[in-house]
Amino acid sequence: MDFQGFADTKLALELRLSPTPSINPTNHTKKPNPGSDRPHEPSLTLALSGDSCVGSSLSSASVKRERAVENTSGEEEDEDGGVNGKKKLRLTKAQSGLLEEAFKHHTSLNPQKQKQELARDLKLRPRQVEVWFQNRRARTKLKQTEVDCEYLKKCRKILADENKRLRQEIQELKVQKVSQPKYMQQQLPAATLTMCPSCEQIIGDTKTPFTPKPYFFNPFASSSAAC
DNA sequence: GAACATGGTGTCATTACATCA
DNA sequence: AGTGATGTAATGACACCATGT
Repeated sequence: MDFQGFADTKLALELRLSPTPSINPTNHTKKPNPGSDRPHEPSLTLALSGDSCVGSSLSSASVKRERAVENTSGEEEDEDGGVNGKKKLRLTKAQSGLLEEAFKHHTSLNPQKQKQELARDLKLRPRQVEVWFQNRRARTKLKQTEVDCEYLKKCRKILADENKRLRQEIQELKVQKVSQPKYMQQQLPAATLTMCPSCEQIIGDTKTPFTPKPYFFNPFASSSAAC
């Protein structure tokens, strides 16, 4: 697995996981989530009418209007069910394929024109195309979240292993130190030797003791370049 | 230029239906 | 045939932005 591409991803995920109050399942009111509405999420990350549809949108008022119009004039949509029933049409393979293709090129239908054209080509209502894109974006995001989750799990494991290894190393060094002859211990006071954690060089100057820089272990860095 | 209304588009949570094991 | 799980189309609420008045 290539972890290189996760740099942005990880950051974004961390931001998401930050303790912002996210979901209130009981309260349907929207939480203040500034910026979440805009497409700022890194692709890491891992949103969807005829004459009546011209100018359609998800704005409550306009959507209601749109639906009202559809209900009064949209009988032709019900090739498989009741007029106002919740009959859900299943998109054909061809329709889905075409939508997928469009989605590859742009995940949003920026101008109305695109939506209208797609709807015409697919013999769907623009609203349906719009909804499809919304759901598709949601699916993409969900998938990406799963990927991020896996990545973080791997990170966690690697860090745990590294932590274990370092603890072991410390233990060994302690044992070594105890087993050293007394005269050697006196000759080389431990305080005078410091190892740079980045370059692993011994610094033996007692007057200017090595002050370690904050050191963060990067499990995926090929080599540490801190020094 | 500020305030407001309106329209368009997005996300999010949820519902409801279709399909499959 | 009945059923639970899963996938997904559709809905509703709300936020933000652009534009017109």
